[in-house]
Amino acid sequence: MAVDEDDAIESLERLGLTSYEGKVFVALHKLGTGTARDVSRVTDVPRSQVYSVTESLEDRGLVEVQQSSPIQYRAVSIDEARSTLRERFEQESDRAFDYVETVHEEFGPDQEEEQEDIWMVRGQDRIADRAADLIRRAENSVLFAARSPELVGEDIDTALRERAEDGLAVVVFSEDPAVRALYDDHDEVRAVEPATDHHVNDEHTGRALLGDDDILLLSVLGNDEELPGINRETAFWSARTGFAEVLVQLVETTISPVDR
Amino acid sequence: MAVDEDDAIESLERLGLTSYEGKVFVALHKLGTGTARDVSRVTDVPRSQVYSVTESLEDRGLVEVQQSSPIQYRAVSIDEARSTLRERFEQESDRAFDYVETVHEEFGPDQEEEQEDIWMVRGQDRIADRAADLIRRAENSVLFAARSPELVGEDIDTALRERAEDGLAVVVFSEDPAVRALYDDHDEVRAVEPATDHHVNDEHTGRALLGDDDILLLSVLGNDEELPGINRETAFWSARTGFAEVLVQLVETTISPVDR
DNA sequence: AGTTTGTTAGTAGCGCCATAACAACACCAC
DNA sequence: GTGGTGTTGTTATGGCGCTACTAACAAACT
Repeated sequence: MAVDEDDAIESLERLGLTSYEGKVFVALHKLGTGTARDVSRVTDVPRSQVYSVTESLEDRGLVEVQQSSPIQYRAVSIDEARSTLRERFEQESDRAFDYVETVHEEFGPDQEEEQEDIWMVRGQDRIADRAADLIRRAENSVLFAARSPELVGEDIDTALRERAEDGLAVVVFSEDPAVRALYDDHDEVRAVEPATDHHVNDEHTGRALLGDDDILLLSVLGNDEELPGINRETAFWSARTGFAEVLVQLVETTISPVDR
Repeated sequence: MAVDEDDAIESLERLGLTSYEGKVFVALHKLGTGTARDVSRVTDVPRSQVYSVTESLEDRGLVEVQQSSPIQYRAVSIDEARSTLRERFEQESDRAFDYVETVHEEFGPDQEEEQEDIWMVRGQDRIADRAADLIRRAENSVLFAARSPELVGEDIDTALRERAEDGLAVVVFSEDPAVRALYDDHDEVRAVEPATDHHVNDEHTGRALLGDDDILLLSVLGNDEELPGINRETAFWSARTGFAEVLVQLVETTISPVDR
């Protein structure tokens, strides 16, 4: 079984339920229908607690209560539970982010639009997010290099194709033919093999992104010191800064000395 | 302003952040960029706590950290934050519900497919969910009555149209012309005005749903005792039970004595 | 009588909020 | 330089609230 019960309950907890709520919800799905006693037999939730727990599950729309004696409980269908939770999630997201949008950078008018900053991003997913964001912020050209196809990913891929169709010069750079093959189908995205005598940088470079003349992101795959098994990717990026301009030029001339 | 800051932060808390995390996240959006001190000046979060809070926000992918002295923080864009949270949510949902699906009713094979049960549902949204679900479970006919258009709602509306197009006999019943008007555009859904000498039941009936000969849902709008301002809707339903059969017949003969 | 049900009280533990203290460092006047 | 002043990043320590868990009890049912 891919997911075991404890994992499932932990996930339910991360979705905002308490441990008891998760256990009772799962138990009611096992049972289909049951009384407080039934539930407490199948779980390690004390019977006396079942009443209040189901009550709060009812408030969340995950359980229905039958006012009989003894009280009968049933869990709503999985689809219904899921969509109820999703709806709640989106609702809370709206409330939170709508407000955040209104206050976006209401302080700090003293600092200019972009100051000299270099930012670190850790983790493969975060880095992909950031890269896709930067690709969309480019106005003229994008050059993206990746060691392997896993380091392209869906988000980045879509962003690259979008920009190419917007008329930007989009180039994908890789020694790995599998990466280049991703864009065999696309006319606007040029997939290029680097000159053999110039390795893209060190051997631990993961991905590199250049945009316009002043957008840059670069990641490395470090064998994490504490977790030797796991390859943790770390990146830094900078945009519209002096740093970025310099670094972009540096990388450009290294990577394709004749190209520009 | 539709949403004020406290509301937004409460929403963030319901999305799984702590109070401090919510405050810091919002503050960083106000600031654009800032140090621990900057953040603590704009919020009531102690400076010494900002370090650990931002760290956990970084783990969630909501904040980026610049390793300089002093350390600089910035919040990721709203879209990015939102999609990161959404992804996490869907991931947890998958883990949780995938498991629940595997254990669905693994006990209780003794009880038959449907036993004699009547279920209570409280709250307008839940009732709409349940009604839509029941509409989709009908195989021959659906009759839905609502006091006002708000009590139809999107979910139910879609379900009704779906079933009508599946070839079921779908009838919408209401004294309110606005409700009937909803289906002026639809040939398969018949919108009918009840005979004037038969009120749909008491004056506090909210919606009624009949499906086949043995599916029934009925809601009332009770002026809640503790919250006089608010109209709390409560429903009960039953499906494929003797109760349902009897009640359906009862309602049918009351509502449209000549129709069948 | 004996069991089950629904309700309430109460304790223990943990995570989060909040405050304080401290070494390391930067800045500045002299 | 030297010493003073302030800031930064880190760590320790209570308090408080929520959750987990136990216990007890009146009412209803067998």
